[in-house]
Amino acid sequence: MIDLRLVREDPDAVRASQRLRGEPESAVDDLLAADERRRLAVQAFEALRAEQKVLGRQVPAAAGDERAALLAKTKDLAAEVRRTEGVVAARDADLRAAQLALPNVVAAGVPAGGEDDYVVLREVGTPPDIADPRDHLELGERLGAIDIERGAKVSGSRFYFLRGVGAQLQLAMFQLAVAQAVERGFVPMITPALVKPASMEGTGFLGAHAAEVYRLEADDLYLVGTSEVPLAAYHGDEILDLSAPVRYAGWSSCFRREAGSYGRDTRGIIRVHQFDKVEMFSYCRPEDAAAEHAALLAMEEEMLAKVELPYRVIDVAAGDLGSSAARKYDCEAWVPSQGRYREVTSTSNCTTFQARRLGVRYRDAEGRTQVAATLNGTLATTRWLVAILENHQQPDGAVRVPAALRPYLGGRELLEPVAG
RNA sequence: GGAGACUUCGCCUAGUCUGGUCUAUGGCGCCGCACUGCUAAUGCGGUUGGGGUUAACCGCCCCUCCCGGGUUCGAAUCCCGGAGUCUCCGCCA
Repeated sequence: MIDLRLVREDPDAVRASQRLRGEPESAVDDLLAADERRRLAVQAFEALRAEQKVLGRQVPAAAGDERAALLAKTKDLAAEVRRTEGVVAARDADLRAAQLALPNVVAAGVPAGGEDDYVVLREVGTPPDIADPRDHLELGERLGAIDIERGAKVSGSRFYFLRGVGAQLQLAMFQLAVAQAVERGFVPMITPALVKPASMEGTGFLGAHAAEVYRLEADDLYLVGTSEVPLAAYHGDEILDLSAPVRYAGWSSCFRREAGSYGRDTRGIIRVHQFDKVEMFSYCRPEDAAAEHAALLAMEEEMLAKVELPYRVIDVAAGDLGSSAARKYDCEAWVPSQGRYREVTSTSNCTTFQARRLGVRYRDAEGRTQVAATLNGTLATTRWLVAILENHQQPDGAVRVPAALRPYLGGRELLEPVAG
């Protein structure tokens, strides 16, 4: 939810942001108009209400004709108060709708344009030179690590079983991620995967992402697509001490309907309905948000270095940001079987946009309450297994274990194909 | 699944039966000031959050007693619905 004050005071900045995103500038003017209409309604209501209270207080003291006249007057006034109150409620709803229609203002420096207009900030590491690379599914099946067929049998397409060393490899990677997070002062969290509509709504996932979300009709609950949802809602309607950023690392399963992605990434576990993820989430003061964003990106790059993956970092273009983000950096790991980079992490600076709707605040130096900033970033997900298996594959189909993961795999240096 | 109790401005709490100076009591904590050689103690004052008005402040006004409706000139208080917490019973892992 955008800051109304900013829209009032600097509408041109918001219009410029809309242009960068390729979205209509008229949304800004709609919001300004709705704001004006609401304030007029509020003033009308409050004037009547104040009068009603003054007269109401005179009733107990009055008697006889005076009292009767007073009651007649206040009765009329009560009806009028009720009517204007209804107008305020309607104007409030209009204002909120107009406010929700506006995405976050993009940060300075974000590239204009859409999905393909990202800017590559850097490439790190060198893609391995592998002749005829096997893809992750073939490798995973040979290792007895991934079972797609039975995933489909049991649950349908885009489901899978991680088994044997596959399950162990994921656990190893997540433990490495959690260990790194704890070392840096993140509080590890295992979060609910089911949340109430208010939590889903508050984090903005029922807007453009609504079709992506699983809903449990009978219980009016949603399956989260990322632990960003419970971690953001965690401090909803609270006033935090943000003298230093408050940091969490949430481990949860994530569920996505993948509606509209038919035919894309149908092979293997690149795009699935359920996966696991360790997600970083920070609450901080708005003035600290850019630095925090850089810190989250550094955390991601450190993890990628530990699992020894070649990757590049892209600055995502305005049109591809998502409504809450002011800026987003993705890390994309090299996938040998595809000969290209694929997204494995994503870190967003949501500034105050998400926290405003969730009611997450802090006290500034003057003791006033201010809206906090929130940021999130990926520290490890199931999809990383794709890049790990493929980049570390050996000619015989074995897979070398990156050194950092070995302690979590009983010291194993090599995962070898199993018979059958 | 069933029954009951509860939810008040950071925490605890009075007020709810019997609607109106509740413009919400008191304690704790916190902040400021005074006193004191320091600490402590004591005294005085302040301390929910949101919104409107304002260039901003001061001030004034509105809303806020879990949430949403209703009754009434007037609701923390009465009525209806909902959420949450706790206790007990049942069922199940």
